[in-house]
Amino acid sequence: MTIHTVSDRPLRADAERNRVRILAAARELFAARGLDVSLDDVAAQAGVGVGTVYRRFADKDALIEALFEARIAEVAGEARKALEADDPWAGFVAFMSRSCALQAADRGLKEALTTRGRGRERVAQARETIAPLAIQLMRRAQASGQLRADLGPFDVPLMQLMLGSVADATREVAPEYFERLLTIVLDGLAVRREAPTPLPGTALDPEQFAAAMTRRRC
Amino acid sequence: MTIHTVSDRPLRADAERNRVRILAAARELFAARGLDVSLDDVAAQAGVGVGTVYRRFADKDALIEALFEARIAEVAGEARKALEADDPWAGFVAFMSRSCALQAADRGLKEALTTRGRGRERVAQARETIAPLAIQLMRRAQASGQLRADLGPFDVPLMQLMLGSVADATREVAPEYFERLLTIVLDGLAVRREAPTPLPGTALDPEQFAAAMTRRRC
DNA sequence: CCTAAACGGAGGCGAGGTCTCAAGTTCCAT
DNA sequence: ATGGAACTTGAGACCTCGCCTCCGTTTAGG
Repeated sequence: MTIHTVSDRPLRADAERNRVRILAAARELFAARGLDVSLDDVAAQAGVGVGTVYRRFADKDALIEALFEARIAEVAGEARKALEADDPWAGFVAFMSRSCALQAADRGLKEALTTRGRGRERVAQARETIAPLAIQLMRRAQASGQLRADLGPFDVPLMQLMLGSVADATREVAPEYFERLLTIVLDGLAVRREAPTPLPGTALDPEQFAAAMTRRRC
Repeated sequence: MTIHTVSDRPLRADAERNRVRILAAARELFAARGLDVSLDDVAAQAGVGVGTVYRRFADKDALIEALFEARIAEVAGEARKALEADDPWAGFVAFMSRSCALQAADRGLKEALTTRGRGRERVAQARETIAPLAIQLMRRAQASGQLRADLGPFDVPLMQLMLGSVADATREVAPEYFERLLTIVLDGLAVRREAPTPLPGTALDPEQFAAAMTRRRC
């Protein structure tokens, strides 16, 4: 039951090769099917026995943490980059857009960001570094008179939750669909605008719609 | 294993009393905790043995159908009522608002509307009567020049899914919160508007926010 | 070539649900 | 009042499904 965390001495060559395979398999499966995939599935995808997975990672949470801590830091990075934009509104829009895109591309990331339970500790902590940055982005855009002033700090994460759920439903069928609804939301957030911003992409066709609604689990 | 559907001859007095109790208990539990509550829980809440539940309803799906067919028809009713409004935009807004409110008040209804699997057949069918009505509402509001013209037919149900997920997260903590985000979305849908519509209600406070994010399951 | 390290995957375990059944109880038509 | 059909019960059979362990076997590499 000895788990070799980082600095324990280099792994044997085959062990290291398998560790990498496991991580890759987990990344792929979590992205496509969410954090609920079983470790048996991950092991199978990695071409390895379950036992091998448990030799490397104490339990499922440890594996999730190993994968998503960095991934969530990436979202935080997007926020910091957005704070450097010259135009506060453009920065805010960029952050909303990028963070939704990341969620649309990776179901596991979406779940790590919006639900508790799975992938505890470090991920939760990392996630909480995003909040202050998002709030700062919001305040800046409000101060410049471009973002509606009555928006509160906690409205932002809920908008992300909301758009994330659309991204979730349409990910497999039309991965960029969420941008349409994001455009609508942003138009609703702008203080002043003449005509509606044209919706990007195309609406779903009947089959895509049916597929999006059918494939949902939760 | 004989299941007495409607016209089988009146139930015995005690049996009828229990049937009503079961339905009431199921309604309450589904509304509060979603369609995943176990029938054991429903039976307990009804003050009845599980066996009694299975005497009345072939299986869980039958119970769900019995409850939600009517409930979904109610949503369709709101759509029809909205079609009679003089102002097309007002009608569209009313429908969006009412249907979100119903979803916010009843988690089971939200699940019946937005996911497949549980509560199959008749519910799915009933749901599909809503779509054409929603589309009609949309077309009418577009024709009057008040709703953005580039909205497609299937954008509407996805907006409902999206707002429903917020309603879901905040239901227990601030049941009317979703109206804020609905207001934003509607502002984004309007062709012309001067200032942003003031957001109704209040933003979440930190505890409410934490609770909303923590309690999520899916 | 020898040994510590790593591997595999059947299966133990527990949670959590659906549904059944045999034994006891209640209603109500006669 | 009474006989018997209808009804009730809830323990538990049974299933699914995921996490994780265990130990006989294989393998890297000094």
